[in-house]
Amino acid sequence: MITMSEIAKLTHVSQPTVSRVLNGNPRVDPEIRRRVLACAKEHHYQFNALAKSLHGRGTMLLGVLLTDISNSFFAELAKQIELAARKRGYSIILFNSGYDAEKEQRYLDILRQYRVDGVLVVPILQGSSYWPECAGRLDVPLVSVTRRVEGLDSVYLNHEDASGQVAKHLLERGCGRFLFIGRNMDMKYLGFRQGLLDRGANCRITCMEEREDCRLKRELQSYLDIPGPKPGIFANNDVCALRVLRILRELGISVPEDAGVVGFDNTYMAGYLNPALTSVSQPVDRMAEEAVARLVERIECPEQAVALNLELSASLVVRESS
Amino acid sequence: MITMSEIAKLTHVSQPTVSRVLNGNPRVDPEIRRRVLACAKEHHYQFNALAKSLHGRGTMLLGVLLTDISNSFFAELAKQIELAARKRGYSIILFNSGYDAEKEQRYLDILRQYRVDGVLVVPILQGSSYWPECAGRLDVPLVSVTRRVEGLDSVYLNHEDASGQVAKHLLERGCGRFLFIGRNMDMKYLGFRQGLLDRGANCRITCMEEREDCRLKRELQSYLDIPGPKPGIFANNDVCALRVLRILRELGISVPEDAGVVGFDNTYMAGYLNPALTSVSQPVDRMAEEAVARLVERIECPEQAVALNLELSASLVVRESS
DNA sequence: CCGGCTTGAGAATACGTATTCTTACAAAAC
DNA sequence: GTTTTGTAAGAATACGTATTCTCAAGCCGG
Repeated sequence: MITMSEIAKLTHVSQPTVSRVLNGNPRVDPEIRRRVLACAKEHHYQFNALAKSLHGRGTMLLGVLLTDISNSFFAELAKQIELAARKRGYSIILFNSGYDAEKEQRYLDILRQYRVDGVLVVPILQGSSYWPECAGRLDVPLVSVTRRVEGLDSVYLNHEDASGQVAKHLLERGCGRFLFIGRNMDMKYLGFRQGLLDRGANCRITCMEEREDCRLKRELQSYLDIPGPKPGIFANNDVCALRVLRILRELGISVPEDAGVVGFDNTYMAGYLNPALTSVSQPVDRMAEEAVARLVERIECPEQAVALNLELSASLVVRESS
Repeated sequence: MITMSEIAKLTHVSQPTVSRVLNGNPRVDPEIRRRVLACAKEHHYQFNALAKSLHGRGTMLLGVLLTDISNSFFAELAKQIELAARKRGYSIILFNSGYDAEKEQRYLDILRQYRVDGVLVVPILQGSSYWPECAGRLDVPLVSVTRRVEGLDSVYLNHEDASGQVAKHLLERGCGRFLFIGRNMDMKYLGFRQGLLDRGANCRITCMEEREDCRLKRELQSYLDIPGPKPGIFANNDVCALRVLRILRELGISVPEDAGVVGFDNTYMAGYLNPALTSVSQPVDRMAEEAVARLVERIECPEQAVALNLELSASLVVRESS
């Protein structure tokens, strides 16, 4: 690949002059400019971003550290982040932690090695001092997206509020006992629970971990075998809800007559399912846009000290499953 | 961020000595090694990958240029590519062309600017000389994944064969007229068509472009309004099939009784849909692995000249929709 | 006791670019 | 006609690292 020095030799000028031409510096002889540009074009010159950034102007690279891109929600998030970054001239280096804390660490180190100008992360570890420490070591701005992290810029959804809406909705649809599928320390669970209690619902609230299909089916079956009012099932994401719908069908439970089901993320498939899935819609494009905007702002004006939180609100998209 | 020279100053040695210590060169005094390592650790030293690669050893970056990561199939592909690359010590820079040829061009230029060691692409443009030219300009190995490109290393699926299997299957299930949804120049369509003709099926074969929902619905309706034998519908990907299933349901057509539906890619949701979707399964992990393996091989031994094609075969996963 | 070999470590250099410094020359001002 | 100002473009340097070259000291065999 041709370099400035080589162009300089070919056109009988000095390398700095070539640099000036290619960077649009006006103080250069038109004839020389013409020669240099022609030569550069002929040899398909592309500036070396590495050498450029070595000089100190930044790499125009953003690190993006996701948990699992094969989840449609994160895939969409990645896509929107890439768009938002590109709009501002940044490219992204992408990693999947796969919910593995050790990988997350390693990948952060790699991002540091490539001197990315900033990092967007969907964090997994929760120890309160962990992330601020990471940010300190990183030496570049770090923004958390999707989750709120104390001491870090964060762009996230108000999960409690969203889950409260789900609670309200399922109560209105006549459900009398409630099942959350996901982690019991998840904000979605806490919000759901609180939403039910706030409305004085005198009801049973259960939390069930997301398992592989057959085990989930067994557990769901024993839950439903116990006689009781109509259950309202809240799955912590659409993929989980999809599986639940399938299992309920195999168990002969009709939705929404015998049970209400609500998902989370409102991925594109939700509206096409049978029955179409009621789901909490996250403003994923806005989230990506705001997170990138915040990150780039930090990169370009590093002085402001205080961490900012941007809490977005979700809307429940009601469909056939509830 | 601390540099080798700074460590050198702090430990009263020269910068090359620090370089030797950090690169594990054995010919260095144990006491100095100890001091240097301690200092590096204390200041969280991370080598500057940019400076390193400027010296000529390559960036250990692979460019990945996809069409649309929000499609589950490509998301999974991206994930597997990332895994395979990481296994070999490479990181990836990711771009979405969004099926836009101009963007594809621009992104290839950016990858060149970052001096990636190689590029994996899901190509969109088809002009026969286009890609070989690109590869020439790129100056680094270029491997096409998912599609076969003349004159380029390619890892792809035998679409004709896969689509032939679909044809056979739908014929066996009693379908008497056939509808392909996608581009009529797509290998899937050609293979489907050929598969039907090969079996002497004396039948109507239609091709319909993938449109937005309401338009697709109108076109499907007028297709189905014409009396005839049971239709076999082959959608060019699972997302499309998902939409078709929904539309058929709205039109009151039951699947698989009144129509057979087959998708492509066998994304994770296929098995959970109602009815569960029959789909062509691509060996996506193998495809990613082989493509990365081929690319890395090219990077590390650039001498071999001839382009290699690896054709993988698909398997039809039969479920409820056909 | 001297010449050759080994070894540890600093000096010099290269990678590709951008910037600052410097020089040479021309045009303008006196 | 001399000084000043302005300008075009080359020289030098810096960024962080790896490598090659160089040098000094220590060791061995003779």
